[in-house]
Amino acid sequence: MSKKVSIVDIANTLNISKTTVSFILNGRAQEKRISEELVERVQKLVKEVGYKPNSLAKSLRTGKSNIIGLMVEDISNPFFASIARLIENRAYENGYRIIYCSTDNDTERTRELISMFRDRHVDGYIISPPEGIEEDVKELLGSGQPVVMFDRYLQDIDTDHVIVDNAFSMYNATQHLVQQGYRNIALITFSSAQSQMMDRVTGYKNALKDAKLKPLLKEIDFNRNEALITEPLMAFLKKNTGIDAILFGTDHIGTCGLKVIRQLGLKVPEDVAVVSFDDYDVFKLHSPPVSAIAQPIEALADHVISLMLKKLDANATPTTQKITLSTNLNIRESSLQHSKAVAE
Amino acid sequence: MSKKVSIVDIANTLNISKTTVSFILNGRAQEKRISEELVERVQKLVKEVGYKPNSLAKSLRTGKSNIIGLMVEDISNPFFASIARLIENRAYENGYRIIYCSTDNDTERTRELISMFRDRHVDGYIISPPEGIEEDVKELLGSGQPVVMFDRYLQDIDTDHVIVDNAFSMYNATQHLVQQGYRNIALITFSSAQSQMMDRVTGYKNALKDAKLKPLLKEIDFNRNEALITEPLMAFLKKNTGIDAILFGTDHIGTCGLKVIRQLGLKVPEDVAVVSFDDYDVFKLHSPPVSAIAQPIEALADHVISLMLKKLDANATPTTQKITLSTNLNIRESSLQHSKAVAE
DNA sequence: GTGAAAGCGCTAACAG
DNA sequence: CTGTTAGCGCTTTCAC
Repeated sequence: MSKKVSIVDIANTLNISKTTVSFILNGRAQEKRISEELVERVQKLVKEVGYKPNSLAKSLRTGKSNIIGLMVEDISNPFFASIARLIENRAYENGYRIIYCSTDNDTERTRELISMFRDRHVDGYIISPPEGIEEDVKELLGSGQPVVMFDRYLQDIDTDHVIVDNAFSMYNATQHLVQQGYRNIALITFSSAQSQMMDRVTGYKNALKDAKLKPLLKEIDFNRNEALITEPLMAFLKKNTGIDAILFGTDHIGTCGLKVIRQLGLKVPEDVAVVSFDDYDVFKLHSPPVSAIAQPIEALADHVISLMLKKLDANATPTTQKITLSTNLNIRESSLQHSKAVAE
Repeated sequence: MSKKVSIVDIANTLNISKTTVSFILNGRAQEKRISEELVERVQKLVKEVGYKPNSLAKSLRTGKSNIIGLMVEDISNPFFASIARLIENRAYENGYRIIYCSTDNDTERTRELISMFRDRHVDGYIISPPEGIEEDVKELLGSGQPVVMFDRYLQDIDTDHVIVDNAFSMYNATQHLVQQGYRNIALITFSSAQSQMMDRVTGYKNALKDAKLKPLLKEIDFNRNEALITEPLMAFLKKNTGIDAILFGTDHIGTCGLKVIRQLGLKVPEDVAVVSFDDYDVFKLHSPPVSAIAQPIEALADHVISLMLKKLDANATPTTQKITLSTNLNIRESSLQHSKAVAE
């Protein structure tokens, strides 16, 4: 109805060839030594009729789309939502658009999504990969597609990635609890073979080993249904009454944990101290405020998109970079030793 | 490298024409009376070489993409993130993919995004529209594009939309505060000419008028930078010390509000009662738990995607539906009158 | 029953 | 400096 103007139309109206128009529109007028005057006439008409090149046809021809596919684990998770947002903005500023999707940590679905992105000729893939997706990523890499992973990485694959120092972060947080005098420190997290989770568990175990304390690890299956998280959590806490401090492996499980703690009527930190991975409003606003390991969200997003833009830049020398950022342990009342507790 | 197989390749390998292959692949073999045997040979080969039609070329030809564009105000906002997630899943189940983007309530950006979606030949548009986008939406509608709005709608445009009963919800929440004995009830919200905001303000004002109380409205400019929200908020609360109850217009402003209240050392609900629009973990976990107007997120998402699918179905009779859902006022301690306060 | 050929809108050799 | 032409990979009319 309105979107009918094509490059041919404007060429015809001006009685020139569409090639010329194409050159002008793609800024190659100088190079092709097209007369200033013609250039202006074309640009004027383009404005007038509101001509917009059909990017689908363009992509079909060039193989480029200026679109980057972003696959997060779950867009409704604050950590991923914030990162996605920042990446989207940075990409936008650089002339790229972002398409996001949630993988749900589902390998099959991720596979389909990758295939959809591929069909759509996205120029690059930013992925927080689920387990079991190695082969597909290898194939992507094999056909020269730019791939950047974040939050976690795949062991056997040599790709760019940006992650945080999960092991050290968790070591540090655990040590903090030890220093505050806690002795029965549990780690509650999602059962997962993903690198970030494994590293967090490792950090926790090492810290306890160094302190000559016994680890108490509870792994819960990931599920979108909150009740299926809170129930086992509740059972665990009821059973292990000796626990005096809990580390939560992610923001989501931390949130669920706080709900359970509240239901059980436990006092924080008097009955049980709490530290969670990831930091967000829920923890800051909680009473008492909850100590949390804050990931550097802005820096993460920045590095991810910079890496991608670099890979997308044909002139840049192809290298693969692995970036590890450090986190920040925000200590709040929830993990202070009771006797030393102070108002924030 | 691996994605090189085209319909021509498979036609050549089998020494038949690409037309035939196309027919078979699109399930028109019967109709075209192509021999069973040929059909099978083609399908076998397709499997073997892992041929996947290039959907870009397909879209270019057919104008269909099986992709729905979803534009939310801000994906990092829990309300929009949850809805996006639900819509994505429902679409996925129905063979559609979702591309999301954040508009940031920026008209110019939204315009670009719409244009990108259009270029990409998305089949439908789901939009939480910013102000000033009327013309663009009209144009979309004019060229027969399916559009469904949610969360708010544009006054002068007749499109399908699904919203909640903002005016009544806010009326109801205000009335609740009145009944609890509060007399100086402020509404703090984003300054916006969007329908949902205007309706919320209307509901608030009407309730106070009915109760013969004076409204106290504070509108804050929307900004992604949190400090630019908390500062004016802080100033407002410091100045108007008579306030005994506050309604917050959205989850985001509610969260900021709680931070400010905490900074000021005000007790909830003793010093000031609180009710917020939107309900999520921050409010549930807050001490005391914060009363909130919960939007029916699942139902919203369901209706939005159903409406869209119906519009996408060529056989369905074109109608425009306006759906208004009701909210749920979850009363918690933050808005109980001090003297009556009870543990939840 | 099957194939040739014309495009969808665009880019880029290659000629002039 | 500008135009001709050949595709990108697919669908679809129209002939055979």
